[in-house]
Amino acid sequence: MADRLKQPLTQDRQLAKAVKDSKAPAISRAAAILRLLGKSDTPLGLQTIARTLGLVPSTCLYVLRALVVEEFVSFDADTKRYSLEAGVLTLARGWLRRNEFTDLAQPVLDRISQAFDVTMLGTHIVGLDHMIVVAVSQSGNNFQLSAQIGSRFPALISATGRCIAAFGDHSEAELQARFKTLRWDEPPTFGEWQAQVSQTRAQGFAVDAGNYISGVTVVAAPVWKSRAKLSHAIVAIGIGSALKGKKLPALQDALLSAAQVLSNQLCGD
Amino acid sequence: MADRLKQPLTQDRQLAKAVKDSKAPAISRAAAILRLLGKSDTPLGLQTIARTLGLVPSTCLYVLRALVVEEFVSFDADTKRYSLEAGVLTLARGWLRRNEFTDLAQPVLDRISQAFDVTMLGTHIVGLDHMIVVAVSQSGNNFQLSAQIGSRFPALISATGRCIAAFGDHSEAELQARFKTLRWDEPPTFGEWQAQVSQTRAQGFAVDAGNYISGVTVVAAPVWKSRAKLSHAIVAIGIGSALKGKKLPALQDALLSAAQVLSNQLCGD
DNA sequence: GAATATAATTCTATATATTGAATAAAGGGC
DNA sequence: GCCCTTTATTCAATATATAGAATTATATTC
Repeated sequence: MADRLKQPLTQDRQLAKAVKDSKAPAISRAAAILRLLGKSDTPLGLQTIARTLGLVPSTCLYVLRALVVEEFVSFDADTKRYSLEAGVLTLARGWLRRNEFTDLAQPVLDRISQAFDVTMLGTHIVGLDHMIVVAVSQSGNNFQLSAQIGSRFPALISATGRCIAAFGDHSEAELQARFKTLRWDEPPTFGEWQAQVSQTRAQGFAVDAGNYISGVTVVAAPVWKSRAKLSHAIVAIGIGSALKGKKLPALQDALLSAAQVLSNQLCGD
Repeated sequence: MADRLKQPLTQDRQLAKAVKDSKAPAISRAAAILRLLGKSDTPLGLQTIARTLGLVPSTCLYVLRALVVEEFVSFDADTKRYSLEAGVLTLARGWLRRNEFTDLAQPVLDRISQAFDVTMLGTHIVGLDHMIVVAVSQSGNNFQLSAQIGSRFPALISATGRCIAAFGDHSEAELQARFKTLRWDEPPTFGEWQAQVSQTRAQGFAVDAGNYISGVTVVAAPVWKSRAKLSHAIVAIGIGSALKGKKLPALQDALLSAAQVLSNQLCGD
């Protein structure tokens, strides 16, 4: 119960801040509403939305109506409930259409996922806050995967997080502050994690051996779009027990060289 | 040149109207900006965006900054240019995650596309304005397809348009007004089109034999989520010359029965 | 089926988002 | 390198989006 309250309240405070500082607060409210509707498993009523996000109902109503007009939200006149509308797909298409990384990474991900029977992800790193899955490849049934494009994770979690810490030059204080907020199945101490980050910096790729999800091994290698800032990573996810022996080193090699090839292609032009 | 001016101006006027009527005009502006960035092949500067959409530069700047904070737009500090950010994918994921139609339609589309060697689409019908492609299946290389999810078309175009006209009970005056704005490779007259719409109503599916795109045959069948309002369609697209003889009738049958099965499944619960 | 509770919507005063001009910064030409 | 053009950003007055109360509609309970 305490947990369920915690989430909305943190949300509230962040939203309140964004609304206050912004010269276009309606947009922060709209974004919060869209994200809430995106997370929800069912359509939501005005009151529920307003309460969850700490918005004034009437204001919330005006924002929702504007979003309905723009076809980002659908409104069921019978039940008076709101949900996401297909218009959001059009935006996603616009993004995918001219994203070099997804175009270049997809065949690479496909190849590695088939060769090693692992799930492969391409992630886009957005600041120190989040990474977003922008490409997926799974051996076998690939239906479920495409639905995972768009997933958001905290920046410092799992193997990709160690890459971000290793190659993203952020202050130790900031890293530690954010590290504390992470949720792992088997949390490493900050010291252990720092050692792993150092190793990542030395070897050029990161491994998460069951910390994030018990029994699941994650390998990640960084991809640069410009020398200045780490922007992407490619990630392999496999059952830990299936990556014993020489398989894991081979996968690491494949990932590292693929990441280097991608970096060169992206930096080139 | 006249053509290039025409588009922005119509855009302007619609946007101006939306802004004026709305109690949250910032959201209309934000939506227009996002759509513009989605269409653009390159990142855009503030001035370009403001001019194209008829916005005041300072207002436009504030909206853009809010969108950057929300991770829907990325800002390159060096070039001062804006483009879509991966955050829009997260919204799309939210939509896809709990959309019954895509879940149910995908295997059906896959089956028919393979059986007849055609491209199959699932479309979502948004009022009389647009339809949006929400599921795609192509025989063979299916990489290119996923990028087309999110494509928007005018509601009355091609075979799906005839379905919307046939089963959507809209006034003839409105249909004619919208019909005039359509662009076809080989435009039918309004009379011819009306006859085809009648036939569509009679036989339960629509055919576009090269009108929309020369040499390409499109077949569409309507799918209902509720008895009240036509909400979706499944669409087959193939080379006209490859659909000669008995193949086209067989495809029509397959599409019609698949659409009926889907309608029953969606209405059920 | 009436009564109550809850949700959605309208309305109006006021805090504030928007405007348009003024300023600063960045390119482009020679 | 300097001037000139274009673009981005700040600033202060005012038109207006927002908050909160009042009203209407919709569910829920007995």
